[in-house]
Amino acid sequence: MRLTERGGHPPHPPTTMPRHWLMKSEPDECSIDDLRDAPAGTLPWTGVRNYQARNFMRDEMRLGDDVLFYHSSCPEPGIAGLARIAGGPVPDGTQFDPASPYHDAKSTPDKPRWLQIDVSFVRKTRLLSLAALRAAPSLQTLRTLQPGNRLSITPVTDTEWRAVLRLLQD
DNA sequence: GCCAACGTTGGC
DNA sequence: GCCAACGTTGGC
Repeated sequence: MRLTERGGHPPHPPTTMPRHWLMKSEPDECSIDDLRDAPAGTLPWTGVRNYQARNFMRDEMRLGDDVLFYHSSCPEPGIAGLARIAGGPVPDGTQFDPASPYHDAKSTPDKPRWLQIDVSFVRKTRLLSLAALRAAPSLQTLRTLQPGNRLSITPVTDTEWRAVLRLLQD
């Protein structure tokens, strides 16, 4: 699909620089290996049921944006790889599926409530653990490290992005 | 609009 | 499994 074909919202102005995001996934459900092994290394990011996270997809995420792929709710939480936004947003199909754990009876195809985007594998990294992230002076501002933060999608500043890449080189 | 009850997240 | 933090729901 082309971004200009999305219903309901005007197209975003083109941007020169990709933005950066951190996206959490439970490796039991979808790990960085699962993403790598998916057809064309691409999977739809479904099941987001938080309005703030949805609004990031709807209003701010762009094709080509960089993604820190974070493993959560697992023995070794942390950044496990890099990915990229590869499509969308489009209505999240799981909301209309009564058999899906993400089914939302209050959402209709006429007025879909939830969105999905496509995420493409870029590369695996060594695991940059949550403890290592917390220990890095350059990452104290990282949104996902702030107390009480539970968002599955959070913006990452250019400075934070570069700091993560640098840590991954060590 | 208030707010108590409930559900979810996610590290530990 | 525990529990703190936070979002959502729904009665009033």
